[in-house]
Amino acid sequence: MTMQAKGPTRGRKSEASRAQILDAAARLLRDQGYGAMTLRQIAERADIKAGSVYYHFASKDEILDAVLARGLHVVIEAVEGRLAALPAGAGHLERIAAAVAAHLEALLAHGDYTSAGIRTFGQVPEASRQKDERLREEYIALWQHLLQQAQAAGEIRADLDTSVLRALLLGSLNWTVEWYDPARQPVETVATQTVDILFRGIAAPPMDARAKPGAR
Amino acid sequence: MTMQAKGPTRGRKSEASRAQILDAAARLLRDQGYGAMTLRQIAERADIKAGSVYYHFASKDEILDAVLARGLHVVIEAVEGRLAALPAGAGHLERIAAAVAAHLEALLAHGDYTSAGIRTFGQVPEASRQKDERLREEYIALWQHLLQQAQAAGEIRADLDTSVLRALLLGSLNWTVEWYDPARQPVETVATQTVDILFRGIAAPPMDARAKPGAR
DNA sequence: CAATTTACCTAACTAACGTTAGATTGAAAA
DNA sequence: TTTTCAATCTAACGTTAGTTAGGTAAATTG
Repeated sequence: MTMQAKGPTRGRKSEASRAQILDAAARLLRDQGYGAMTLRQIAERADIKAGSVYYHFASKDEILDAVLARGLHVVIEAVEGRLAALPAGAGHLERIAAAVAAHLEALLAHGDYTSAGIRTFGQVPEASRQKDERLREEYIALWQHLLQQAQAAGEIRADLDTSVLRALLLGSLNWTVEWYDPARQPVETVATQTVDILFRGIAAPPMDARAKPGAR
Repeated sequence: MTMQAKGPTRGRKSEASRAQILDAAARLLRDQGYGAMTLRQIAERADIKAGSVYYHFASKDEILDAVLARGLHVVIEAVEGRLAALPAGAGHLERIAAAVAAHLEALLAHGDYTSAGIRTFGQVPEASRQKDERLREEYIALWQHLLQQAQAAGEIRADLDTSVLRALLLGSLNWTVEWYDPARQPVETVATQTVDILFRGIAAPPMDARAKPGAR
């Protein structure tokens, strides 16, 4: 009577299997897409038989939903956490730089889940897509505010359309899952260069501005 | 005897059906991914029966290859054509701007084919992926040269890693297929803004630089 | 120890897949 | 008119998909 009624008692073994199933599904989803990912493949990688998957999940779609939700959550929490940890007096550009770094780091650290979501969003059944649409919209709104406030404060140029800017920026960030190779450079380097290009642009400064060094 | 031996005579009807099959396949590939795209769906949209598809293509993979190749070709040819049409004395930044615009315009004008390739590259069978890998590599090399020469000429900053820059740039361009809405703004506007942000960055110029107007 | 429950397996079902062989149609060629 | 052939259909083949029902070993509970 000490234990409350909260459904079947799931032990540590179950959690481990569940994790293995999700890991396998995330990888397969990333590499093959939703339609080509089979429960038998998932089961094989999780070291169980296909039928046993249904002890942990009610359907293939439920596995999909879990993978997508985790890929989204991990990035959102990283960015929100990083922003919250910033000193109160942080400038707007500083906040944007922190958000870029956090987004990139979370994205590439949990590559299978995040890139599964990025690649297959748009190819997934309507029902699954709508499930975390609100979360996704909130995340987009977060970036939108970040940019708008920076613009209102005069820290980014007034002539930019922040909607287009946000889309371009998030695009270049999300696309890193397609080319980033941890053996070539640490994530931090990519983040630093991205912010640098984003803030200052790629064009070399004109001659007369180049003479005075160390403006920073 | 007036006709040479060159296999079965394919008429206009056949070409029309072939085009319908490819259009349907491109859209389905984009929306569902390779594994979920079925020949019966393709056939239905092309207004024929599933078995008849095999009169035009030997296999599902062959359809896939045709869609992917077309998506790639259309972009490459647009960019190379635009660059070739540039006056001989065009500056490096001017060349980059032209390439960005051409890439974006081709990408978004042939949305189904290009975004099918972008979304499903990496989820497609090895054999199909390798088929136009050389073309893809050549296209990447084109951009790499474009950026490197601009850097060598001193038109883009010397402290940038052109490999990372190229990846980030192509990422933000390719991602436009996920968010671009022709009802909101013309492609040219997006291209212009992308180039503007790319060259000058988003940060507002410092106060002392803002006084002198019309530096261009 | 007996009873229960967890976590899995086995074996099967139906549905749908890519693919194929053999008719069938309609228009052009002879 | 007869022949021919491009273009399609019909009907099926073997395979594999997601899913389910019923069984089982091991651990937990009483």
